[in-house]
Amino acid sequence: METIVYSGQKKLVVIVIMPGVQLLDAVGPSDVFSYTSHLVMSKLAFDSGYEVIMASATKSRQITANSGVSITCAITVAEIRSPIDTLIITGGYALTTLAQIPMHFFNWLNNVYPTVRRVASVCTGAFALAEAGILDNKSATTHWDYCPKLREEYPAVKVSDNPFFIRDGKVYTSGGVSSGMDLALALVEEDFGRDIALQVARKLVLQLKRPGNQSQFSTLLPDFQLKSKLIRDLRQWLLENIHNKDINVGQMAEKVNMSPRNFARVFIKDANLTPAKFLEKLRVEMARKYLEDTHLSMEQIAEKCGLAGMGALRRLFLRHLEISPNAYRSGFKTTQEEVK
DNA sequence: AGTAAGCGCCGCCATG
DNA sequence: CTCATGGCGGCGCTTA
Repeated sequence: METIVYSGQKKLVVIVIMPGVQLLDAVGPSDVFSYTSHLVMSKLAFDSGYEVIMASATKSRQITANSGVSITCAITVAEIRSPIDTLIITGGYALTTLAQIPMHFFNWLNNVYPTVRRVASVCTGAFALAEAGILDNKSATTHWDYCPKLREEYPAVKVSDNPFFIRDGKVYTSGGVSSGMDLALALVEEDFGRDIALQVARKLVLQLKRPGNQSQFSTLLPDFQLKSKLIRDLRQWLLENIHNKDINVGQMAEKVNMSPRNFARVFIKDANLTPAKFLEKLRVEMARKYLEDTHLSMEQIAEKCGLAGMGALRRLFLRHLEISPNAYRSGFKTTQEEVK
């Protein structure tokens, strides 16, 4: 077995592929890191950026994906010799029972964990982290359907229903499939800053048209589009209180100790968007996540997103995405869900 | 369908 | 003089 050649300056990103992987979990983040690398190599230094490899969690490099496609990884995890910078654990709907994953993988994960700079899970990849004990006493999330299961089986994990992603120390966990890319973009932002992350998002967004063909990826409102820390904090606060339908611009202004008038001006300058419009977009994005990742009813989703009811949700969707919430959701059914 | 109420936004002007 | 801030009033959009 040969070991991989690793140039040294580049950060090694290892994407761990599980049996039954949802391919998008792996390919999405992979493309984000690869394209970032391509970008910074030409902009910054030839040897900057990432080295991205996919590694199988099993003894064999051959993995059968959830969709039945067979893929061959560059390496198995046990064969990795170079220090890992970023470790990404992918998921898949088949991963909810860990039966297909060999025990030696969890041992490996445990051993390597202290040496990596950061570790992230996509979707049900969180189960692998939990099994290895890495999530004990940490906040985490996973694909929405499996949050209750994670909560039940690993009581030491502080499970959240946040459909985006959560960071706790050097451990990141993300929700549904599309959140994996959001997470990857956030990691890129940590390393290379807002501008690079934004460029990568723009580039990849073009390739990811979504139903409604109006708006594309859910990257209209990540941190890296906001320049001032003040407004980034405000965004965080809004996300945490998105279920509250009584939030108004006055309260937002109060939150950052500004007069409403001045707040609006400052906000627009930063976000290129008025405060109320921004909040509205946040609500739409949140609703999209819930539609994509959960089976909650329209009423429940409206509730979680701080909307007056399913009528409001529907109007908002038609206005923003030119598609009804129901139609939007049916465009996201996976093969798994259709079987149910 | 038409109206009334509420809210957000912005231009304008004043202040520091 | 400018630049940042803030108050006021009217206009327009959304909702009930």
